Amino acid sequence: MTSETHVLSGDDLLAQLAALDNPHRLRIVAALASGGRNYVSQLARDLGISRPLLHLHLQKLEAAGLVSSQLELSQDGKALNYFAVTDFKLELSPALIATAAQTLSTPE
Amino acid sequence: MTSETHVLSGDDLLAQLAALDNPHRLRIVAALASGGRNYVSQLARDLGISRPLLHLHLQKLEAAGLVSSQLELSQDGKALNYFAVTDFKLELSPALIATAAQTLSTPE
DNA sequence: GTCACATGTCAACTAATGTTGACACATGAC
DNA sequence: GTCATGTGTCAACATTAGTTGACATGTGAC
Repeated sequence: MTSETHVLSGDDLLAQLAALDNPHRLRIVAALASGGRNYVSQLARDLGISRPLLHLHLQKLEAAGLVSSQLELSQDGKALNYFAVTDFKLELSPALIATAAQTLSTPE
Repeated sequence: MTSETHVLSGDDLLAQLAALDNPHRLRIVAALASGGRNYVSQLARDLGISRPLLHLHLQKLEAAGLVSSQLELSQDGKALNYFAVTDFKLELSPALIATAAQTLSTPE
């Protein structure tokens, strides 16, 4: 195995920040962290938001690697898409940002 | 002295995330972290963005407590507004978010 | 006075994001 | 078959954020 620490690119950092910069998405992460894994419709009911909206937010969180999904079949045959939070750990400091900003791909 | 650690509110966390969720603002923090304090017009030239735009971004960063400003007079009498980065340190994890999300003030 | 530099602010436009409601599809229970 | 549950997607609208250019202010040097 490699002992190499994954170096966060500026774009990845930005994607993670963008994913967390939203009260709904903070609550989604919080709900999954506290209550454990859950499937979309149930989570929408728990949080009191519409399913399409939750779906889009989960999509953004998953694209940033902060949550993961797994499609399963319930005993009565329904397809349930379970989401769980990744145990990410992001150390945000001026030094880290200075490093990550060097690999930002924003032309102008 | 108190050994109390400052507890981050959900709204403060969200403000800091919102402040960093932008390529320009990441570059601003990076420039101040690497090159030290700087005043608005010079920083705008260094980064290649317009001064009004930089002003708005600095405003948002300062509101989140990530940078601080200090108005000074140059030797030839010009008023220079110097900005410096705060040495913030934000440990972003599911557990922290679960805690902070409890104090989010977003009604609906 | 004019010029060059610094500061900030404002309205107006563009671009990105969030949100909703309706749609289509599949399954088991009745 | 119908109903209730689950899945996803899409166009359309509402809201927010980003960006620009012009404006007003101040100073010292010439």
